[in-house]
Formats: sequence, C-alpha cells, structure tokens
Amino acid sequence: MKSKSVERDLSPEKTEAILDGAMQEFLEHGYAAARIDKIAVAAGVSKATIYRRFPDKESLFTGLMQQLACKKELFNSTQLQSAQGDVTAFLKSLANKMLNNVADDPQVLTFLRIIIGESGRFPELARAFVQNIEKPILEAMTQYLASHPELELPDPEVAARAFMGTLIHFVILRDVLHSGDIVPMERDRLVDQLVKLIIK
Amino acid sequence: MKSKSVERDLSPEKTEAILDGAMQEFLEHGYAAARIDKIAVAAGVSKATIYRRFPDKESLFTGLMQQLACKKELFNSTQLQSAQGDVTAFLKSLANKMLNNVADDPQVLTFLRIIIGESGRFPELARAFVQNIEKPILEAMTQYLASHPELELPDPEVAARAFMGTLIHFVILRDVLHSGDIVPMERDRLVDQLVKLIIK
DNA sequence: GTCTATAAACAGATAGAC
DNA sequence: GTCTATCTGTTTATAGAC
Repeated sequence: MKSKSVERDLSPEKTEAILDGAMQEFLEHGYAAARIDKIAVAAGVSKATIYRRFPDKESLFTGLMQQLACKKELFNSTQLQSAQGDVTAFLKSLANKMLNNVADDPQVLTFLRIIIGESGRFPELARAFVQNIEKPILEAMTQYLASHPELELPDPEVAARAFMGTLIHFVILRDVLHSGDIVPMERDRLVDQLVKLIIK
Repeated sequence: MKSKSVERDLSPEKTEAILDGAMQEFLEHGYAAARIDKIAVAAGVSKATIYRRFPDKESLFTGLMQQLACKKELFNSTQLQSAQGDVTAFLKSLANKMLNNVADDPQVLTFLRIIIGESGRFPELARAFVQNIEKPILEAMTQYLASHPELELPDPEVAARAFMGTLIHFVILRDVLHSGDIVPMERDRLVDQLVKLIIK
C-alpha cells in the first residue's frame, strides 16, 4: 500500500535521471526528433529501464512537459511579491523581472518553443501551460491594476493583457525568433513607455 | 542560358505539385515528423523526382518555408489600405481584420506554430518571417500613429508594439494554445478597450 | 526526366539473461 | 529491476531501368 499506482519498487534515482535526460533531449530537439537512445545515454540507463516506467515515447514526453508546465518557479520567480512603492515603479520592476527571467535562461525560451510548436499535436500540454503559468499571472496583474482606482482604468483586465502581451511579443521577436536586430527596440525604452501607456 | 542556376529542364508543374504537397505535410506534422513518402504521394510524383530538385529534406523544408514567409498575402491582406475615417474607427477595423485573418485560416496558425517551434533549429527561417511579415506591419503602424500628432503619443513605435503585441498575444492564447475558455476574453471588448488604451 | 526497386541506416519497443 | 542484444518497422536517399 506504499506504492503509488503503477510505479512499483522502481529506483527513484533512475526515474529522476531519466526525466532529466528526457528534458535535455526534448528541449533540444522537440518531440519527433528526440531519440530515446540519447535519453538513455544521458540518463545513464538502458532503454529497457525507461520503458519499464513509461509505456512509450509519448507518455514520457507528456509526463515530463506537464510537470514542467506546473513549475511556476521557471517563470515568475517573484509573482507580485510585494505591491509596495508607487505604481509606476512597481510595474517597471515587474516588467524587468519578467524580461530578465527569460533573457537569462535559454531553457525557458526552448520551453516556449516546444509548447507553441507542439500545440497542434499536444493541445492538452498547451492548455496546462496556460492554466498554470499564464492565467495566474494575468489574474494577479488584473487584481493589482483593479485595486488602484486612482489609475481610472476602464478595463483592468484588458490593461493586464496589453501589459503582458507587449512584453511577451517583445520576447518572442527578440529572443525566440532571433530578430532583435531586425526590429530593434531598447528594452528600457519599451518598459518605460509601456508603463506610461497603461497608467496614463 | 535560359535555366536559372541549378534547375534545368525540370517540369515546373511537378515542382509546383511537390511544393504544394510539402506545404501540406510540413504544416501538418512539422519538420521532423514530415515524411518524404507522403509528400511524394500528395504531389503525385515519385521520391526520386523530389530529390532531383532538392538535395535533401532540409532544403525542401527551408526552401518552402522561406517562400511562405514572403507571401504577405497570407497575413495582412489589407495593410493599412486606406487611412481614412477617424483614428478610432480605423484602428478597430484594422484590429478586426487581423483577428479575422487568423481566425478564419487554420493554415496561418499552423504556420505560426512551425515558425516558432522550429526557430531554434532554423533561425534564418524565423528571421525571414520577421523581416517580411512582422517588420513591415510594425513600421506601417508606427508611421500611421506618428502621422497623427493630435494623439500626442510620446512614443508611437512603442504604441505600435503594444497594439500588435496585445493582439498577437490574444491570438496565441485563444487560437494557437487552444485556451480561449481558460482565459476568456470577448474579442470586441479587447479591441475596443485596447484602442482606448492607445489613443487616450 | 521520371519511375520502380532497393539500399542503408535508424529508431521505437521488447525478450531473455543476470 | 536492470541490462544486452535483437526484432520489427520505418525512413531518407539513390541506383538503374525506361
């Protein structure tokens, strides 16, 4: 009665190693081009050991990605931690934290590529990402903006979307699509003017 | 002296059929999971006929996608055709046209998935997309906003990015990531309030 | 120039030894 | 429970016939 569902006396260390290796391989090559063989090598186990815990390649992929889509740490480290200070300063610092978070971490970019790239074949994965990552951020932003009536925002929810959408679009162009030089935009300028646009 | 570079007396009809079949297959399955076999069947030719014009799978893929990334018709059918009427009405109609364009055409969504999903392995493809699609739209938007000084926009370029970013983010959440029900937002409401946010 | 048939390599999944 | 060796089906790419 101490085993959870299917897993039964399987070495947790190897399971962890497999998930690590799978993450590396899937993030680097995507689903279709990822090789079970490579995952086994990276994890330091045999393929049979992988197939003892995961029925097939697809299960390994979805299991891993669903797990990743819940790790909020990956994204919003600082989720509206302290709504102190004036609104302008707070929004700027929030935007900067979000941009730093992806700029520093290439894995976050790769993760975004996979989520969007595989959203046609793995819609549930995309939905889990939105449910666990995007939705909480949007709701917190809306809440924050709505709690400041002096801003006189006619629609805080749309304002939150504009804020997030502008930043994400910026990241997609600059970092995901490698086009920071094609459509150049100073990061500080974007943040400053975006905040002005929202709160004025 | 009438052949262009490598192509030499190859049936243009079959080349066209191959590109059509390749588009179907690549858009549906992505690069790695696409099968040359399927492309040949869809095009009504043999695999050898494909390999006579394209050295390998990768060339076929990049050639096709680069071509697609130039077909602006796919996207902004109406590119600021007539800047007539008041600014509010014009921006709303522009936003609606953009949203209609992707809502109606699942191929556009699939194309976006591929561009982003493969941007790690095919950075030049991503850059071609930005150069030919995103950049012209952003520049035209900036130009339009800047040509209306009565709006008193401190930074038309950032305003244009906010406008585009909000709409694209909306499309990504609702259509690309299949999450319109998780983070619901009435389309007309978003457009109306977004325009207000920009021009007021 | 195009097709049929095939080569050659590979990848997902498993049987059986330990 | 884990590994080695292998099976089975598949896939890119090409050689050779027409």
